[in-house]
Amino acid sequence: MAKQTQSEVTSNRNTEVFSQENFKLIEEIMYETKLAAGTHLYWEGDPADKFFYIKQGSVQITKSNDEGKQFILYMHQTGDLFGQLDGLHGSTHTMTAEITEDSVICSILSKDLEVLMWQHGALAVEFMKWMGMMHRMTQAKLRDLMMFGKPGALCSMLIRLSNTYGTVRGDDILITKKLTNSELADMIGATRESVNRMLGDLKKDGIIDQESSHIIIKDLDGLRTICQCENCPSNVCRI
Amino acid sequence: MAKQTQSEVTSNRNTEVFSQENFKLIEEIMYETKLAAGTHLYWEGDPADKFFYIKQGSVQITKSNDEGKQFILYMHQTGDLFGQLDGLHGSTHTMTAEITEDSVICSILSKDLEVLMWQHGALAVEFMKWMGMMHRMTQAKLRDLMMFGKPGALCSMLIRLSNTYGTVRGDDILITKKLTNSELADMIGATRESVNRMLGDLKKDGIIDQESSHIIIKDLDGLRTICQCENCPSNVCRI
DNA sequence: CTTATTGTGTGACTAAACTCACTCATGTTG
DNA sequence: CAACATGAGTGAGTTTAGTCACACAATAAG
Repeated sequence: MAKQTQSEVTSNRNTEVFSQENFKLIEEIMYETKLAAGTHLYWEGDPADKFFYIKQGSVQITKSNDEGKQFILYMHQTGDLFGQLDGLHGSTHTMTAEITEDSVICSILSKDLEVLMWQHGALAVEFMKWMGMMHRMTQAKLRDLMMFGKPGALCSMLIRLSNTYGTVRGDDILITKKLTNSELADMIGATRESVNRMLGDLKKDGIIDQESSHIIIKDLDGLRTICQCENCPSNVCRI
Repeated sequence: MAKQTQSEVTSNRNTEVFSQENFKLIEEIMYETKLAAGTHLYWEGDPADKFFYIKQGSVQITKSNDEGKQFILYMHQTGDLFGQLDGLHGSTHTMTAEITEDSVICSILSKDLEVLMWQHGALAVEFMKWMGMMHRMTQAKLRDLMMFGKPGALCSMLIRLSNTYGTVRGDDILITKKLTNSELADMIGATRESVNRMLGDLKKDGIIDQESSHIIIKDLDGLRTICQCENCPSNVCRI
């Protein structure tokens, strides 16, 4: 992980749950692949029999409906682990995983992982905690997207972005990830135009600012008020 | 489980994941409590260090915002297992668990469960599969609530209800659980009035019917069309 | 059997968010 | 440096869902 001159707000969610020894055990059963930006790791309907670890790069998990409207559920980045293990035979993916920048992705076969957990109780416990954390993140997102209207959804997403891609810059937080208004819209189930207008309002109120398609958070508490943020741990409050 | 003269659509999600032997192991570390309808199993902010098994009864997991609007995330019933294990020290509940009928609830301390998983690899694997299934259910719900408007959210909820509380009656499915329009509204983040009007529309189209506050599904495919249902397994598509 | 209480049904109005149509800015490519 | 593509910004109009205000039905309680 590259060291930054600015202090990092971000934290890697995996390293907080997995001990080094146990993560090494998982690394031993990984198969590495290189994938170019724009390709797909899996499509909706593909068998869901693997976990993935992003050694380098980023992956978006999306879902499209009949009218072509897209919803971005997760944006995974370097160091993230993701995948399904649900024990239903013939389980398939319900979403699509899109590589958004050239990446090195490691696959972990569920079967191999099961064997590992059989043998290493400590790993099983840690893996379970990680799964629990991921589930909690999804639940938190569901709450934020449902309960506080579109402005609340957007603010909660900005807080998540600051936890995932934020670097402190004086009193402000710079979101290092470039995002278009359309992408933000797809993350909260709104339209580009609505997001544009809402960002405008937030800028007018001095809550955020923008510098060449980077968002800068000037008043985190302002955002928190709008989405009734409860200050949940930053490894749960993520994209 | 009482045997019914009508064939059951419902399936218990736990028994499909846990083998009898392993479930017995879990039963050995359970502590039983009786709780009356209207009481609370836990409140938002309480430490989250237990799992729960409903031996008899039902429990709602809800969240309220500042304006008093309530959101019902899950409705658990007899035979269901639920709870959190996320490995964050001092982890607390973000939602409230409300007993909705006189119940017998068994607590499982996370600590005890961890020990058990340490010792029994097969149990650990099954538990993981169960957690994955629960997570998948939450993801499916998030998708349905976000992507297809309020009518879509309602239809997906009716399908979930039929998977959870449905009994086949001729060509129809009767939903055995009594639900008020307000409860349905709180499940999909809508208002009572909107739900009332949407149910009226569905009745007019012959998709559902109502008999003394019980909903009867007459045209499941009609519902499926509205929420672009993909026929996900009925142990994932639940309340 | 009367009276509360709780839930349903409905119309009129308001607010939130989406759609469409277009302009302007920025960045990329031959 | 044109020419094109992509994204931002904005107004006008429409659709969707929420709010408010009641009437009425069903159920429970005294």
